[in-house]
Amino acid sequence: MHLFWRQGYEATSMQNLLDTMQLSKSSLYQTFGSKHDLFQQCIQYYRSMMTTGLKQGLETTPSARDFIEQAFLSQIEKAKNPANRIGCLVMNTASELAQRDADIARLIKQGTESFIAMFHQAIELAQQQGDIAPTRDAKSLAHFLMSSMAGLNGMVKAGASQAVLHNIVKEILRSLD
Amino acid sequence: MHLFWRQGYEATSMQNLLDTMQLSKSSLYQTFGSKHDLFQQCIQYYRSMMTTGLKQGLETTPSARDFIEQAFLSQIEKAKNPANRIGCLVMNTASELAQRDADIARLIKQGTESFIAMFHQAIELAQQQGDIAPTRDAKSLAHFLMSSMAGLNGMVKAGASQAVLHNIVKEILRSLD
DNA sequence: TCTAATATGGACCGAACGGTCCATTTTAGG
DNA sequence: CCTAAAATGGACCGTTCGGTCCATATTAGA
Repeated sequence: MHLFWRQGYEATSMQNLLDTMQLSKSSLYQTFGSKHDLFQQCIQYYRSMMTTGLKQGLETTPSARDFIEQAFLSQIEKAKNPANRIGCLVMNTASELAQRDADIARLIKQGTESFIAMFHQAIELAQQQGDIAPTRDAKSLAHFLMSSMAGLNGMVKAGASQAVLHNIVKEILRSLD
Repeated sequence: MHLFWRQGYEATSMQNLLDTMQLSKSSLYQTFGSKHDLFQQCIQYYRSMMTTGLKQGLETTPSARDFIEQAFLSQIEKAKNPANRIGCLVMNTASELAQRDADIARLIKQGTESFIAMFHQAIELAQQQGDIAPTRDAKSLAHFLMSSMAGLNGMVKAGASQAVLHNIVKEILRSLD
């Protein structure tokens, strides 16, 4: 999964996978079917990994708004290490494959909807906690935050400086006021 | 350029390029050097094409804020046609290659900086015209709009519905208030 | 018209691609 | 211990990859 995440689908060769997984070719094909099948399983695993992680984070953070802010600020922190400038597997794949692979497109759709649902939940919670105005449309804000996170990850990959990233997050979080 | 734009670098084969350009292999190599060289020239051409187009648009639009709003709204309109869901060549390339190709990374950096400069100019103009509060940090807003545009393009590629895209743009434009 | 430079088609290159197959080894249940 | 099932290494497959090379065809200047 990390190989696909870092390098993308096409740029990751079977040999690359075999070396990293320390598996023989026959084992990999017998266990996962094909490169394409394996990739799909990686995306599903990534999605479940992220959603359970985020769900836990949201439950353990007292303030839902803090949780949202932390989600963005942690991206900046992560980006300090070049090895972590790998974006999001779902959005990376959307960029690379979604327009020419219907199976992948379906998984991407599920992935983004899961993430949007997490944001939505956090926003509604923050509204209950009085940290986001109840007049704001939670659905609309959730879509916006999803897009903003995608954009932020894109800027990280494009090599934006820490100063630029901080500006971006500052303006994103400002729009929650 | 459109092939690379639509399919990405790796997914575009030399044969693919030869067929589309209606050129023989020897001609292409003699004229453009290599696939990698050709790709770099495409990125530079894309950048100059976009910046001159945007510059013209900004000069001919009476309200700079309208120009900015139109830039985002036109993305939604374009996304109605699946054939146009190809994002931005610069950001696509940032996602695919920037982390493992220093030459490309440099071009990407130049590209994003050009786009940010366009946004910056538009914002300052809108501030002069009284359509954006002069208290807002133009640089910061420009970085935010660049990231927002990248995110919006990402969501388009991920297959977001028109309703979702409208929500996103609504919130982006709201943050100019 | 002759000639020198340029453009072109196509054969060819080694390497890497994803994928299949089978003989052998390892594992586990009775 | 025996046997059946599962895991494994590695040879092998056809195809495609980006790139080179050269003989031929086309062009343009003198």
